[in-house]
Amino acid sequence: MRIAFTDRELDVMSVLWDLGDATVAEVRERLSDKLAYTTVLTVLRTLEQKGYVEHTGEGRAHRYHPLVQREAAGRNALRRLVDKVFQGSPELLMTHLVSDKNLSDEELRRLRRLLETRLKGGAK
Amino acid sequence: MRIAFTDRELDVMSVLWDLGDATVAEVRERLSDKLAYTTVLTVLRTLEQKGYVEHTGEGRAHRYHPLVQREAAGRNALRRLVDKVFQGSPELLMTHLVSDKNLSDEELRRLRRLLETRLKGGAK
DNA sequence: GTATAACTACTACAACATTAGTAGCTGGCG
DNA sequence: CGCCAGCTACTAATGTTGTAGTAGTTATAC
Repeated sequence: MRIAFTDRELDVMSVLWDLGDATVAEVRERLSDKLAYTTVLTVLRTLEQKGYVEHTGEGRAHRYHPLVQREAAGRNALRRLVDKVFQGSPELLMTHLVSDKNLSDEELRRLRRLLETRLKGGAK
Repeated sequence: MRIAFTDRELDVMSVLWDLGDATVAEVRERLSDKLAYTTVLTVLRTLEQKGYVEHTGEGRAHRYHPLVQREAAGRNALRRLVDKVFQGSPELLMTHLVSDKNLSDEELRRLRRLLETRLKGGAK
């Protein structure tokens, strides 16, 4: 299944992922751009139409639940990125990530630890 | 500057990055979807309009040159991905990447070496 | 019970993306 | 010289995204 969000859809999904689930008002309030109530609703409806979220009734309102997990979306986006931009080489991507000035030594050390675990702990 | 390609634009840029530069026909021939000649031309023209490529004359044809480097595009896309999907944590992204079954031990080791270099060699 | 604030349904519309057709130019082959 | 293949310019139809207004419903506060 192809998972692909537009920019705005991603903003909304991100809130949903953070909160677990949310009403229109809750999503709206957490978006950095101040959008009209109806705009947020519309985005949620298109997301629902595409099968990325579903809603349950909650009193008069609807509560939206993500159907696609952050992890799945991430994996997907990452794959596309690696394919198209990094010539199919995850390594190349990682190189960029690692050479990013914004990464602290502390973070780098944690990453190394991560790699160690993966290398020792047998692939899964 | 905001660098963002649509799906199709990225397909085309990817060819341009691979070849260094290319004519419409060359791009067309290398795309996995078989598109009309004029379609490819149109995409290249919009890319030009957005300032991502430029063209020089070559006989009767145009030769298109990327103005945005693969690296810049990658950095940009990566940043967006990290922000929106991986909650601003490059580490989280890396975790996913590292736990990807497709990475061989050999690749993992190379990554570790990369990290070492970065940790030792002082940040830059 | 009725007013009201919050909420959904429906509609709209401009901008952009995607694909491609048609017309018209041009350089080289015969 | 004249034709043709290949190329660009212009045009266009169709779909998607992004934003929001209006109308109508309903829970609840009084």
